[in-house]
Amino acid sequence: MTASVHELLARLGRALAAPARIAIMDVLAQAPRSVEDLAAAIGQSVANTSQHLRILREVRLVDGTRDGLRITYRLASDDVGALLVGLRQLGEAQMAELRLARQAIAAKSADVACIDRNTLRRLLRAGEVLLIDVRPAEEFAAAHLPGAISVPVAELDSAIASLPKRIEIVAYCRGPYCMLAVEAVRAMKRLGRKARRLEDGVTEWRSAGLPIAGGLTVPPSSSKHNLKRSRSS
Amino acid sequence: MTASVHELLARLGRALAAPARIAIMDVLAQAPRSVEDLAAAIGQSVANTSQHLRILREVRLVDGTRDGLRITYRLASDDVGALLVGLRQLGEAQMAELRLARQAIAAKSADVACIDRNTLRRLLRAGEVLLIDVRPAEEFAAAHLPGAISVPVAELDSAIASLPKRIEIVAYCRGPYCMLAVEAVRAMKRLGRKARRLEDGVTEWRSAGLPIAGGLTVPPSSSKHNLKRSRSS
DNA sequence: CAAGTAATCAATTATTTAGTTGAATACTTA
DNA sequence: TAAGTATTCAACTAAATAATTGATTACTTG
Repeated sequence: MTASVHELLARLGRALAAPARIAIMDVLAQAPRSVEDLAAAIGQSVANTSQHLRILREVRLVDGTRDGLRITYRLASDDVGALLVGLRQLGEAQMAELRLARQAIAAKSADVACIDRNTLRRLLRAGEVLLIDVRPAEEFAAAHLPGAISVPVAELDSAIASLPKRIEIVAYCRGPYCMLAVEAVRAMKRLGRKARRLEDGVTEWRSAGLPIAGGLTVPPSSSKHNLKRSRSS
Repeated sequence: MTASVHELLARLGRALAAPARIAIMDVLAQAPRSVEDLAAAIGQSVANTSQHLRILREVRLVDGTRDGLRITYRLASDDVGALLVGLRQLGEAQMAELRLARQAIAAKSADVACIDRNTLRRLLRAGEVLLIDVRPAEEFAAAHLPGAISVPVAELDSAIASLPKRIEIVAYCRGPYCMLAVEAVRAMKRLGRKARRLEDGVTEWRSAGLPIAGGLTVPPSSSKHNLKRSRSS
């Protein structure tokens, strides 16, 4: 009776059961990618990455649309990003090992001041800070916090001169496990700027229900571009 | 670097990857249980159920405390119930098969009117309905909606006479996949009562942030009753 | 239509996992 | 302390899974 429901939910769970697939979704949470890009990002072969993507597609956590020569994969909906955030939060609440991993990261960036979502929103409204997105430009293009400007860490040194000098800068990156914003803040402080980092990334921001800018939303399933007709297993 | 984080999250995912474990958590979401009870509930051997519980305990989705002769298992926190609700919602949003399963259930109870959380809250405040919990008494004892009285379906026929006649009755059970409330409403309508069912159960209610009654909360980890000292894998 | 490229599939191996059965633990209570 | 019971562990089998390699498909573009 409800056995089939448990079976289906377990299939969803199984899709979350491999580190490689979590890594893939983590990358896709920032921006859509081709198989080749994903394979490089997670350090696996293209064939293997393709297999993992098949599993993620089967439970519709991930969606792919052909786009010129390549197929572009993305998370199937914002709810998937929210699930990942929720899973990570639950893990941090329950699993001691994950809490340790988090603390280890926190310790490594103890010298960098950190602010939360609500504080940032207040400061932004008051015009008291400048918000910069230090992820690669393509991830900024896919989605970013409203009011942010794109200053990839790689270009920070050359771009910093053109940023206003008086105002404090807040940098953000992919999320609490990403060190890009920490690096950026350190670099800016070295250059005599006042800077802090946001503790969250775009995914956490979105899953908290706050608005997001950018990212021309591709129609969820423009059937003529679909990968292939559905297959009855 | 973050590889270990993905590894840990995947371990959480793996815990969700077996139908038997989803079933166990579904049962525990209603009330704490012994291994024997769980084994009977999910139709598996005690030894096998014990293995699944070990896996769930390792990632701290489930917690066990000794209680007289038996060990009583429960979900490790309310967040775990919320994760299950979230997983089911995501599944219904994304997986066509799960949506079909849901619709099949909806079709089977099409004759029974259904109300949502907010409507119920309004009607309760206005004193216009009587809310009954038709799950077994032990599940009511573990946790129930505020203002509900316990009328297990098994005892509905004998108990109905003592319920006020004029007022409409709202029945609820374990959740959207449970048929107890549907049965109860049918029985009541047969007896000439005005009755509807709530579409949610206690878990959905709680994960929506609404208050819950009952259920003497056992201290999360009263160390002297802990199962055993933690084992370093 | 032919050539070229991105992605998938097929076949394989080593590893992991669910479930069974029977024995061993850990605790309670007399 | 001894007996009894709930739970776990150990050993095993059958099935499922991740990753590799090499071949194939599906599409674009000249």
